[in-house]
Amino acid sequence: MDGKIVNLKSKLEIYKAMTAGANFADCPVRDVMRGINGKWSPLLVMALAEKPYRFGELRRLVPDISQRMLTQTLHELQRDGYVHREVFPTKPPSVEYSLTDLGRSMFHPLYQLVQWAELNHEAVREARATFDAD
Amino acid sequence: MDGKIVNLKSKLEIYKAMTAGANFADCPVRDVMRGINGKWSPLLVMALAEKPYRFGELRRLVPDISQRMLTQTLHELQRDGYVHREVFPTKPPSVEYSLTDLGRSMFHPLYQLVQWAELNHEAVREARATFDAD
DNA sequence: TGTAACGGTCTCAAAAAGAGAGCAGCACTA
DNA sequence: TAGTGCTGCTCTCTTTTTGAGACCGTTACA
Repeated sequence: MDGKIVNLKSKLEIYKAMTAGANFADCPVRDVMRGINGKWSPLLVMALAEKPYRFGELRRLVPDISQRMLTQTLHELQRDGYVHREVFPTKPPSVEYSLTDLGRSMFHPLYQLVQWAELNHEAVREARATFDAD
Repeated sequence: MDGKIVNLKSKLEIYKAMTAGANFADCPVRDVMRGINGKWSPLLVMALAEKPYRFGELRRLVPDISQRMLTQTLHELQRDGYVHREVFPTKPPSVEYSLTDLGRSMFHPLYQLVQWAELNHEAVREARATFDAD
């Protein structure tokens, strides 16, 4: 493995942290990763990293999310402390979602991963084509 | 947002890339993220980043994965080009899984995210406790 | 002869996600 | 003043995904 970037000892520690325990409650890393790892969570965090959005705006922005999953995912992100939800007493009331400091801090490594995906999607595409050809 | 680390222009580009198109086929970034984002994929990539493992070893290492999901996740990781599967003609045949170059390159940003989770799991725990208290 | 390990597949039940109707409150229009 | 639309949801129903666990053929070893 690449020792220049990743030190083996700490890597082993993380790896052990992820595999320790028989259930999620026993493994903090997997517990946190689970909240980040959802189908819609990264997308919404990426969107909110740009600027705060209202419920309806997010819905129009991500046309293929169901209202149910948008509500639910935002609720989970709020619970985990990544997203702040603010209700404005307009008529009808509008609700704005924004990233918290914790959310912005999590955005940085997430962004690295998304950037990797952007740079390497062609390689993944090719790998799939080669694999499916057999 | 933090302009020191993330340039707004490229961030907007990524964000647009993630929200473009009505389905996955139209959005390469989400398409790739989907393969990385599975419930078990990050865990298996972390494990294989340490060293190659055989099927049974992975099963013992991650006791709460079902055999079905282990087979399926490894198959998907192999299809996307992150994992190499090698069969040795022993009796009975043994199968070794290892990370490819693409897999190792993806491991780096993934590791950043896992590291973030390790450093911040206490903050997430607290956020949840506060949220649930209301 | 019987049992165990290897790396799976198959079936069935449970959980999660998607589609879409319904809802209460207010503003605006006809 | 009746109708329509916008807000941010929740509820129900159907489809997809995941989980639990039995089964499988081959081979080694007791």
